[in-house]
Amino acid sequence: MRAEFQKPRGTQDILPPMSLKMEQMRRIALDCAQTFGYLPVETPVFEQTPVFLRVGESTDIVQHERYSFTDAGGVELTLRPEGTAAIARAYVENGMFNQPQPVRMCYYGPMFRRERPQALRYRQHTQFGAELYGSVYPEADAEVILLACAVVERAGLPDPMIRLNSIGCSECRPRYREALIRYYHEQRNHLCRDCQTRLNSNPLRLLDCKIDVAIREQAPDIEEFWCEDCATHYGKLTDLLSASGRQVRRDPFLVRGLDYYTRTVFEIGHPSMGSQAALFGGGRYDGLATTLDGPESTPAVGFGMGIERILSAVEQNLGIPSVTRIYVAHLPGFEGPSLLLAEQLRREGFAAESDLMGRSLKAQLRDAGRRSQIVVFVGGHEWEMDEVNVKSLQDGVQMTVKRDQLSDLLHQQFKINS
RNA sequence: GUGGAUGUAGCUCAGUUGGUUAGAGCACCAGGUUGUGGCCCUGGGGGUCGGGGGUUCAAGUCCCCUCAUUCACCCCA
Repeated sequence: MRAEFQKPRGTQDILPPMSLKMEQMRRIALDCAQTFGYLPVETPVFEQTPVFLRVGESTDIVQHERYSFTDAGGVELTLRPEGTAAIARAYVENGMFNQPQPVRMCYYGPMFRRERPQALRYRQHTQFGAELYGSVYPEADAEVILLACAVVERAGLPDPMIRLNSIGCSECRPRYREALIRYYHEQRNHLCRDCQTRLNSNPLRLLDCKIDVAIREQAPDIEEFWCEDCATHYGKLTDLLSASGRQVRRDPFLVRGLDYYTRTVFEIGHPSMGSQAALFGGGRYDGLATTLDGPESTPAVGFGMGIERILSAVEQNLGIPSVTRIYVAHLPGFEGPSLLLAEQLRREGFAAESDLMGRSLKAQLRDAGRRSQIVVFVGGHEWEMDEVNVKSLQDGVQMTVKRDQLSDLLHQQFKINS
């Protein structure tokens, strides 16, 4: 293992069969989204840096974890750390607020954050997400969350668990924030070092701390501070989700790391992963598009889901579509005809390949055994009579057919769908 | 950014108190006679022991640095 060139830290080469599972996961997510009417949108993998700065000044992922560079023209650019800001920018820039609302979109692609790598935490990771623009109603939140659950289920994790909270709106959150600061201020001598700084920088995150759990138990609950609209919104949302048969639980300590959220925040987890483990999450961000010079009121809800993470939870039971592969083996001197027969089969829609390594027939069979299910033999006296032998590697059954009946035989005898 | 662990063939790992040409299993390749796999047998290729420096007559084995991986924080997907 003396690779002179190695991949950048925190990145990964995704090889088969993992690459196939990734591909399958992508299909599941995108298909599922489309059944909900969420159509794929692709944005650049990099944006002008201010797009991200504007959206999350106090979040770590834009503060310390940016992959930024200045291009030859002096423009400040940043590799996207998440999808929501870019979609918001695209929504505004393309005047999508003039389309019939709501606008349902989804995205899938690589995201970049310069953090310390760890299992299931990479500097480049893949994220799938959905965004719903234009609706302020709790039904919108519900739809997005149901989509999130549907994707998880379709991927093979039954009964996802929804953890839900509302962090209020511009009217009620400041009041809560004050109360929270007041409470924690009294306790400040008992707080861990991180929490002492959080007290000033991002008080809501105090609730997230895993050390000072005892202190937060006594902390004021935002529920008591919700304004009427927020309370109604949250109430309707929980009712809808419960009525849909989903497992929902309020988590008063759930606040999420990005600071553009308003009202609804949620995380999807799974009972099998322990109560803490969240697979991914999302929420509502009614002010986001406006921040990027969008119209005054542009409500939005969405979620982002890390593909590598969800895949690790689902990998074993994720089936990948199987194809019956045909191996065209050749007798000595028939390499050419063998390649051409494979090509003919492919044109007829089969998955076929031939030997490119100059192997002996015996070696070809061995090779076929690990990559194919069917072998077609090219050469010998059969070939002179326009015939080929076809052998199933599963049961060893072999038969001879006229070449022009090969594809019929493959279809009928061997039940291969091309 | 902080703290801990690890790094020997493609993979999983052995390598005694530092001592001659660094091993195994799996995988890969070729044979076991003349046109057919999966088992078995035989043989083969493949490692500057992550990289660099140091100690020593001598280092895969000790020390330092570095890179990478991994775990726990931070944060998050």
